Amino acid sequence: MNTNRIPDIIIGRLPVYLRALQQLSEKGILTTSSQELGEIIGISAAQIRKDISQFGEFGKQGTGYSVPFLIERLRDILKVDRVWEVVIVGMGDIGHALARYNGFTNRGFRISMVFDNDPQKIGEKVGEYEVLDTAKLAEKVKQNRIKIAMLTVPAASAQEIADQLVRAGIKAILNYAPTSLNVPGNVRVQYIDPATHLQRMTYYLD
Amino acid sequence: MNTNRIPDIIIGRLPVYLRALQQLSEKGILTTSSQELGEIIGISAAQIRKDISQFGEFGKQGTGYSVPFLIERLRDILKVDRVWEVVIVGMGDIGHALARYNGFTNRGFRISMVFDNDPQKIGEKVGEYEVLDTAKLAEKVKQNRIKIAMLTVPAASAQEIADQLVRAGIKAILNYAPTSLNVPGNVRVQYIDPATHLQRMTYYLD
DNA sequence: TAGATTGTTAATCGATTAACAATC
DNA sequence: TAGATTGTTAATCGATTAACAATC
Repeated sequence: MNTNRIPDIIIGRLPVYLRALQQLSEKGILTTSSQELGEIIGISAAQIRKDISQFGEFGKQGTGYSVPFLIERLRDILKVDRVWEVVIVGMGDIGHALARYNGFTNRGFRISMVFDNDPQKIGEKVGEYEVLDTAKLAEKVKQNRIKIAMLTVPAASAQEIADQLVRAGIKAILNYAPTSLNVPGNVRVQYIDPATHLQRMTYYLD
Repeated sequence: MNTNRIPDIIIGRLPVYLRALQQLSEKGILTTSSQELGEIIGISAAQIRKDISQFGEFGKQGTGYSVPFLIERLRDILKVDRVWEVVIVGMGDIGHALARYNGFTNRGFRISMVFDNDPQKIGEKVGEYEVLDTAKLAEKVKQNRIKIAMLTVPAASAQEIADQLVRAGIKAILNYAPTSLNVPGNVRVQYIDPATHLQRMTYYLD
């Protein structure tokens, strides 16, 4: 086992491994191998073994990995063996879709509160949530010690809201606004921008 | 200028450069430098210069890059100097949000058709689109020579629909279903799964 | 001109792959 | 046991950074 600092690129693959393992588990499969996992995910078996071995010896020669055990280990490593409260800021179509999305269950997250600054929307119900005023964002985030936010506001206000979130103690932002955010080094950001993702593929088309 | 095969990791950064440049352009800024761009995006100036120089000498010593010119070059390189027709398969909340999203305009994409297999939804209007029957998916995609699809169906049916799309000639899939897809080597896939993106950040939280 | 910034080289750093002994 | 598959090493491959001559 290697106990050094783990490269972020490896951390980035672990959730994909976990997702594949949970799908195997749902099918009742109890054992898998780096080769099988690699075929499902589309990466090499050697890489999977190398990645996993950064954290311990979780497999058995000859038989491979126990699916439930490896799930347990990955959930622990990724700290999703608990439930993180998440806020959504921006109740447009995307925020709306996220608030009603049931894909967070069993993956370590729960939507805690949702915000918008549109007086028309404040007080309305979206899924099981009442839309709160963005003016109360910082207060509520601090009060509830929330660490994770999904940002679904227009690009023009994304940085300003991000600043507020950071000041309120948020440490991880999933940014759906099509703009880069400037945050301190101890805050993580992940970007989801469909147009950017699509533009990454058109290069390869004729 | 280097005319060798360009690494995918560089291609992946170009849309981010393009987005930042377009934001500068909207502010009326006509010139920028690798340093300024790097500060906006959060990567090193050296990397930006190196990436851009793969495609030609687009800057000027002493003054930097012309914003409109670099935008033009990147749009050309990424093949988003045209408009790609895109289909959406799956008219749940996410498909719905994408169908009404106006962020594709000026970025090289236009939603062409939207599909669902739910008889309740077929024929309904979502934004400006009438929901078509997924049974007609292959036919319509072939007929219109569409190359790009956004997949917003449940994980359980994603692979099956992806197979249909590939057989119908789709070459790029933006997959919102929380599952890995198996596609031939000449088909590109990008993954958007909020839970996976969030799990990539929790590792770093306390 | 003087200052600024590119494009590029070489050095460094990091990631992936292939191979195989260990062992279940 | 024989077959399968891990964990790990060493080699290869690729990406990033630092530095600077060229030049606008």
